[in-house]
Amino acid sequence: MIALVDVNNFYASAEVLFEPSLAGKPLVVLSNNDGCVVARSPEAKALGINMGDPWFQLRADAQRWGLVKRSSNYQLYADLSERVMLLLARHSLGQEVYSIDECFLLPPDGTPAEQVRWARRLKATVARNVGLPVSIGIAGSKTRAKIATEAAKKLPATGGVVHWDQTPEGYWERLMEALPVTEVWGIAGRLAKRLEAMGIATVAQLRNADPVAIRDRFSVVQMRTVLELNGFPAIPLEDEVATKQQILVSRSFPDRIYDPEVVGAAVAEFAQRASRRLRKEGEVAGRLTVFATTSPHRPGPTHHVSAHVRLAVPTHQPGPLAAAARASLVPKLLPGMPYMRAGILCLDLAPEGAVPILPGVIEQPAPIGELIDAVNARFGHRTLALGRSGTHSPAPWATRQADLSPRYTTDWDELRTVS
DNA sequence: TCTGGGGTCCTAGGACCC
DNA sequence: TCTGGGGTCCTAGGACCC
Repeated sequence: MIALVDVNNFYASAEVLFEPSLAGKPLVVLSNNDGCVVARSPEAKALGINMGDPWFQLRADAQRWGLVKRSSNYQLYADLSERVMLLLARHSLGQEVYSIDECFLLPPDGTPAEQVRWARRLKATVARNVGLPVSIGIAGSKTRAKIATEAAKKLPATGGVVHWDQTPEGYWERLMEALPVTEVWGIAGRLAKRLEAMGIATVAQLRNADPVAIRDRFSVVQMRTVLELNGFPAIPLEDEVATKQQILVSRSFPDRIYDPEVVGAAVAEFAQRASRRLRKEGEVAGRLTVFATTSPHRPGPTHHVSAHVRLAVPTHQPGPLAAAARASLVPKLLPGMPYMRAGILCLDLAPEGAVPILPGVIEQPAPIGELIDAVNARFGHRTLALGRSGTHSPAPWATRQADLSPRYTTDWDELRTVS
């Protein structure tokens, strides 16, 4: 059996945890630049607010609704996530952390009733030790566990825990006949459209489909989904933490940037962030893709530029990464175009030291990444940065976060105080 | 005026090999 | 009219996830 644990409305719950007066109010957490909704409290969901709704469309009604917004506070969420995940790992036989707010667990062997008791204890422990509400679904496959967790979330009578093998006779049959196929993990709009053309519109119809026919028409991924819906585990628990295959740092700008040199400075800074993440993973990048793009939402000419660079020496040092990113992108940009987003993608990652370098052929970059990090850790973020990326203050690409909550758990200066 | 960021996996097709 | 068979590696693009 596999259990799925999911934090309810994670970002919204995290905000409420340190600001209890928000409890019971409609609350949304917004994406970078306060652009659109990425998390909603139950009260906000009840107002009909959807994931991805742009804030500027909600603003007019916000006051009338008493709707509260918060900018996303990833430092806080990442720290709380780590606490939840560590706690869950300690109380299970295996764990796969699937996202910031979800993980699959291997429950202890036992009857369904025993596993339900285990799950209820787990839920209570997270509530007591971290303070966040979770829902838990247990089933014979990951895809079924996903469905069970949704049921646990939507039906208060379950107390937030649902076991596939401990429900009334015919329960899943009725549910799967009622649910549209897009409720299945791994089936979204495009696939749903093609499935519908084959007469498959509900979860039950997909479950009844011939797995091989599905593989031939789609791919093995969708075949696995069919098997999983039938209770055969086809997607194993990934117990080991996989090393990353790519590292992406990209941002939308709060206002359009028309000057190629400024876009270049932005990607140089993104390269420094990428350098930090690479070093944290103990990896070097052998290839970069650097890109910038205009807004897809507004009419007028658009420009999507990308440059691909193969590095002579795979590295994780900020200097060569930033230099390569800037040099490859800036000449391709058109002065006067309204660029709204840029980024750097690091590819061909390999463990540091795994790629032999011919001695004397190319000089190794100075290991200044660690030095920059140490200075910034001691004297504050962006005290020290490379070249041009450091000369804009505040940087024109810095994200807008009008309603950012304090970093309650990761900064000594922002601890919650009690009077 | 205003619309996120960071990932994964799979397949098709081209280039190349013997 | 007719034009081998089998394989690898790489990249681009499509689909999905939260």
